[in-house]
This record gives sequence, structure tokens and C-alpha cells, in this order.
Amino acid sequence: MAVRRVTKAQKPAKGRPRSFDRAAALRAAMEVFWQRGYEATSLSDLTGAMGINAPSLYAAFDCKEALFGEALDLYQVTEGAEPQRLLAQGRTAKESFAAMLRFHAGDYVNPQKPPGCMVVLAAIVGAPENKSVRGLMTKTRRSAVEMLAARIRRGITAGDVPKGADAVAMATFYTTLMQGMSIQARDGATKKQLLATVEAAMAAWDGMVGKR
Amino acid sequence: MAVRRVTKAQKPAKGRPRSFDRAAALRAAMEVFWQRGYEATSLSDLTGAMGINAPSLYAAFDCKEALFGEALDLYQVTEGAEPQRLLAQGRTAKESFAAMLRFHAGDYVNPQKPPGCMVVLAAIVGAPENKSVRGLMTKTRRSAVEMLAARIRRGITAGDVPKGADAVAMATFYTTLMQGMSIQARDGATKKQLLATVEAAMAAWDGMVGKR
DNA sequence: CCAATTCTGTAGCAATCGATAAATAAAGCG
DNA sequence: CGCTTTATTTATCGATTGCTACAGAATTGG
Repeated sequence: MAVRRVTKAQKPAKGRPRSFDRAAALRAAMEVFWQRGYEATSLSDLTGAMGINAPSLYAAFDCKEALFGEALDLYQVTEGAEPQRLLAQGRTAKESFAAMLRFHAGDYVNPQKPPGCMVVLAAIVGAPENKSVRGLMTKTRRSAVEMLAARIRRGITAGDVPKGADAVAMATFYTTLMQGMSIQARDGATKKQLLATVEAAMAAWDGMVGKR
Repeated sequence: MAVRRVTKAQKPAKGRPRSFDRAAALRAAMEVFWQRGYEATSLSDLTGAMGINAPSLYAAFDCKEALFGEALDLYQVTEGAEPQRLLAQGRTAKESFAAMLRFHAGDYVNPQKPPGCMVVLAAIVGAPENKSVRGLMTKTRRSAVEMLAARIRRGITAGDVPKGADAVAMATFYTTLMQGMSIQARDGATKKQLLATVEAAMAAWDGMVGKR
């Protein structure tokens, strides 16, 4: 019986096997990109955090930008899982939004992680030669808005949100607030402060959907 | 009669006079920092935009960080003038906030300028060695919150805002939204979309102050 | 065993980073 | 005029950037 790989049950592989845990190295890279942003993270920052040398990084991840892309994917899958779950599982659209926003209020200032959201912070400005990275981030943020809008449309279908509600406008409003919360988190805001902001935004819900 | 200097009516000066317009060079530097952020703006970006060589830049502005500090001051004085005026001159705190936010909705996507607010965007993440620059930005953002809170307190004193209103919490809420609007501006939001977000936030005002 | 393949460490690539030394030019002052 | 002071241009500085050539090590397949 063949020895089972710790990392993955992949194909047998031909040449010299990789001597490091690719997934763990990617997690380390994600953390550094999240903390410092794309451009301010140097290759030596990355190799240091990942515990490997540059040639190993390039062999496994191709280049800095591709590594960032993978790190962003990992971020969405791991850090995005819980908010997405909360968004989907709420009884109504309003309850879903409240649960998701309250979660972020705590998560953005979790001392175990870099503050704020990587998708908002890691590449918001930068040099012209890294435009493609910023484009990737913009695309990711836009898909997040769309996900929120879809939840509101679901609420309209289900009947817990009035027919006249503007799903995209509402999703944009709450997204904008969430994005601001990432800035606040970097400025040292507390969970309590972020929660107060969330509750203020949720108080606007009924007015936005048209209820009077 | 002495020839009047174009730039300033300063002291006579001793050695060789500066051959460039310091104020114009600073404006150019501000624009580049605003567009690309602190770290992504290289010295050659700066000298190119300012139309001078590196030694002239260092003679006039000391170092990159000091130049950024001056650029940030200039930004606040120029770009901050109109929103501050609107904040001060509104009949009530609510009207002041609405006017300021509506102005920003247009200003953040003014095609004549870099999108969004320099104070929010130019140094939100980065390398550890530039922590002091981020600290300066955080300090600037905090003073902006305080300015909004002061306007609300003025409204409480004047009577247009109920006594029980939490000025800091309200100021934080609207600041958070404004900061998110800078992200939205970088993502290509339109004035119309930003205005819709502003109106949604303003609809929350009466609920926040305690009115029912 | 050998050959083919893939990964790893060392060492270094050209380019750029922020910043400056040195020589010269242009002003005021005496 | 010379002396002092300051700004200018040119030509770098050492350090770091993202990235890679190269040689050797470790694996599979034959």
C-alpha cells in the first residue's frame, strides 16, 4: 500500500518531490499580502514568511502576481466562507445582512489576523505597472456587491423585501459601508465602534426598502 | 520700486535663487501621491512630475516623507476647503452633513482629479519602514471624524439635534461611509451611484438621533 | 543500475530604489 | 571686483527590487 501524502492525494509525480507544504506556504503568503498589500510585499518578505528560497517560490507559484492571485482566492475561500454562510442562511435578507455585517465588525479587528479586508486593502492604489492587480481586486469587489444584490433579490422573491426595493443600490450602500470599515479597522477601531456603525446602517434598512 | 516675486513676497534671499516654482512643484507632487499613493510613487516619478532634478527636490523639501507631509497639508487646505465650508455653513447639522456628502459624491469622481480622497487612499497599507506615514494618515483621518462630531455637537447646542444623540458614533458612521466611497470611486463608481449611497445614509439620520 | 525529470540552494542578474558628492552657476553683500 | 551663500546639473552611491542561471540533489520509470 502506497504511503498517503499529508498534503494531497495527487498524481504520483515524476521528479524530485517538493520539500515544503505548498498550502502552508500559500497561507503564509496570503497573510503577508493581507498585512502589507501587494506592492509593499517584497519577494524576500514572501520567501521569508513562506520558509523557502526564491527558485522554489517561482517553481511552485510562477511569479509574484500569480502568487497574489492564488492568495486572493485562498482568502475568499477561507475568510469569505463564514460571511457567505451568514448571508445565505438568514431568515430574511435584512437578518442576513445584519448577521454578516456584525460578523465583519468582529472579524475585521480580530487580533489574530491583519485588520480589515484583504480585498479592500491589498491593492487600492499603486504603480501603473500593477494595474492588472488592481483590476483583479476591483473585479473581486464588484462580484461581492453582486452577491449582496442577489441576496436582496432573493428576499424580494421570498416576500420579505418589498418589490420596489433597488437591490443594487442597497447592496452598494452596505458594501460601501463595509469597505469603510476596513479603513476604520486599520485606524484601530474597536469591535464596539464597528458594531455601532453597523447598527446605524441597519437602522436605514426599512427606509431604503420603501417601508414607512 | 522692487520687482515683485510671482511666488511670494518673502525675504530677499541670499544665495542663488530657486529656479522653479516651489508651490507649483508641490502641487504636482500632491497629484502624483494622490494618484499612486506614497510608496508606489518613486523619486523619479516625483522629479518627472515636478520638472526638477533630485538634488533640487531634496534642497527644497528635505526628503520623500517630508514632501509627502507637505503635499498632505496642501491637499487638506485645497481639497478640504469646500467640504469644510459646507459643513460649517449648513442651517442644521443634518443639512451640513448632506451638503458635504453630496459634494464628495461629485468630487470623488471628478475626472479632472485622481478618484477618491488622498487621505483615505495614499497610505492605507505598506511596508513596516513607512509606518510613520501611515500614522500621519490615521491621525489626519481621526481629526476629520472629530470635525464632524464637533458639527453635531454644535447642532445639539443649537437645538437642531436632540440632546441624546451620540455625536462621535454618528460622525464615525458617516466617516466610515465616506471612506468607503473612496474605494467605490477607485472602482469606477458614478456620481449618481455615490449620490444614491449618500441619500441612503442620510435617510438614517433621524433614526440615529433618536427621532421616531 | 542509468536516464529522465523535477526541485533546491547558491549566487547573481539588470533595473530601480531613495538619496547624495562634487563641480559649477547665480545671486547678495562688502 | 572678490566673498559667501544657495541652487543647479551630472554622475553616481549602496541597497533592494523581481527574477533566474546553474549545478547538484532527490525522486520515478526502465
